[in-house]
Amino acid sequence: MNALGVSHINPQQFVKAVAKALSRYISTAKQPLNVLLSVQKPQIALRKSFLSQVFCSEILDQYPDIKTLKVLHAKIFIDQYLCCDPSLGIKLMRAYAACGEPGIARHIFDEITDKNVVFFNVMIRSYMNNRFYRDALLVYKTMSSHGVDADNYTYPCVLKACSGSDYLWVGLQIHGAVVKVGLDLNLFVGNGLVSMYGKCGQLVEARGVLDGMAVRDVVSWNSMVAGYAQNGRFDGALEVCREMEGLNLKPDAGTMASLFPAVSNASSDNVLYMKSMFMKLAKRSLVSWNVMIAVYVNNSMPTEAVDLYLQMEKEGIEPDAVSISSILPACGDISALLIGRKIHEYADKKKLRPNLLLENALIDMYAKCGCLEDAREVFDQMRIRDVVSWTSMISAYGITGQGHEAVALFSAMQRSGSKPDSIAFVSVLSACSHGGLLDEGRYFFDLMSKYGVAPRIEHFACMVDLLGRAGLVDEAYHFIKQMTIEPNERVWGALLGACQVYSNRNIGLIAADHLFQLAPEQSGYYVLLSNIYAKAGRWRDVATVRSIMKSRGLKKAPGVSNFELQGHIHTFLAGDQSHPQSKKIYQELDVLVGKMKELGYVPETDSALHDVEEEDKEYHLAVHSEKLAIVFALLNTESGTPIRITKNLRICRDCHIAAKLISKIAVREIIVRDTHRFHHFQDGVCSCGDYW
DNA sequence: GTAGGGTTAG
Repeated sequence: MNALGVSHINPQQFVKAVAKALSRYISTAKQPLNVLLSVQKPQIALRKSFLSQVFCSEILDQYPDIKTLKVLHAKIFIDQYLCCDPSLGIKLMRAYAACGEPGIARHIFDEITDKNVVFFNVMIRSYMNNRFYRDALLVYKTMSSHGVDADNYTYPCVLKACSGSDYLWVGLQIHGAVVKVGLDLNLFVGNGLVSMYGKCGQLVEARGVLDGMAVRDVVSWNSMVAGYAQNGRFDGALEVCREMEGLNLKPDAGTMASLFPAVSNASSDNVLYMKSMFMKLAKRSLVSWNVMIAVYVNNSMPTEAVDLYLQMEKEGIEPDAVSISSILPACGDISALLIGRKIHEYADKKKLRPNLLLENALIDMYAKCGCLEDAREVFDQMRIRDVVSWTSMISAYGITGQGHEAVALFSAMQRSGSKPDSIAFVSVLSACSHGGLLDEGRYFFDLMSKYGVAPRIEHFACMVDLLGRAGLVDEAYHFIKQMTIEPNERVWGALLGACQVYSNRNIGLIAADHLFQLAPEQSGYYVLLSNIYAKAGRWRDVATVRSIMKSRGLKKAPGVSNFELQGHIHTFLAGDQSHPQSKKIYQELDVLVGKMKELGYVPETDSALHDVEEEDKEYHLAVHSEKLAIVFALLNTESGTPIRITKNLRICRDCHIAAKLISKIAVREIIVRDTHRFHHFQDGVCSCGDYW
């Protein structure tokens, strides 16, 4: 505990603490201070002062880290001239706020006896920037009792505090006050009003303010764009963009950032629109790159995201913590381990850690690349962990089938004081199900209520999977019947899977009927469905399912596998012949299939029909993407190197058998991550135990 | 001596 950080301190204690901090600081011989002191020597002689006002100002304007700041503060505090310089007080407050210490800024603020409006503005901003919205508004409220009037700097800031805390009613009062003093004509204040109304969901009001403004600039329009985007109205937001372009106002990085909240699951047209906006930007700031990357990441375009990130580096733009936290999930998605590692090194080199979001993203990236040790190392190094960190690590163990580790970590999380939330329970339940930990799974499901977490459909689906996997098909069905919410296709799908494995036709038919009703064209279970109906002799249903497959099943996402070779991602589609090495790959595959047959491999003619996910029907006869990727990897890596493949769908039965045999024939570890879990093939065996 | 819009994870 540093005495300088405590708010109510008496001067004597403070000076003592200052002396201590100073000596400690000087003994560690930090360079900035040494430089600072040597530069200051002549001035010391002149003014009997450690530091000149100008020099302190300069340092403070650069927002020093908290340690330097406290030392500087101490020096200013004990200096008879500097300590009563109001401008240094302002800068100190600002710098503390930037370090996330508005409380210390408040301490300085309270010491000032004769506060003018600037002090209030800086104090309000300090709170606001640290999300202490209530405190910001409380300071605003005290202004009048000090005889100080809010000005054009105050209002934008308090308006932002209103929208941050959803205090629309305070915002309305402030709007009234603004109009009263005529500041609604001010550009900054007007923009603040548009933004406040927009964020509070009052789009009509926002538009009214915008239309009534005497002067508008690009920020005014961006505030309006943000209003629509924050309320999920992407089309409305784009319309405002077009309107502003019509007025010859060019969208800027702020426009892109404003659009961002609405771009998850954007249509491909809208992604293209964002891209063209990005390309047309006069100045591509770091934020605009970050937003464009995030657009790709949030719209399942990880390859584009990674390419853009690499291009950004090439153009000499230095990625920051935001860029990295955004791009890492994409690296994980396509198992771009080498790129991910390089980014990790870069983050360390740039001293971007500790940073909670970035470190969480690192864990996730390593986990998705199947590098549990690396994920764990990052996790262990973290100074602060939140529930996301724990959850990422738990699911990392879960998807590799290490259920016991996941369970142990969950307990550790409980002990650490992090409160598990809904997603944390999903991760531990799914870990139990992948690891076959029946009793533990039941325990955690019951535990949810003790944490006030209401089971959602994902939790139910995990439980059905867990019970079904353990062979308790009847109990799983019973469990579904007792569900408090309507089961969806994932739940019925899990049951159907269990029925297949444990040959339970009666319940299988029930599950199939439900799946059929729940839009079979979406579920991807239609093949299982048709097989089950066929076995039961329900030919009419078979015909219906087939016709649905024929009419709609064709335009689903094609199966794609990725393999990273020397920092480049090679992508294979089912039946792909576009790869430069295509000919060689197919030849080698033929050789392998020959050897596999010697080991008893029989290619199932309708093997593709066993796809649990929606593999394109047109590709059914073609070679699946994971086989191509595996063979490519075999051809291009040295023997002994593990092969890591990522697939965007679940692996099919035929490819699963093939991968097992190839791992034996070629004496290679093959690690395939599908949408469900990791399959670790070694010496003819898979870590999933052939049930997935 | 102080400004407005907007971007990061399970």
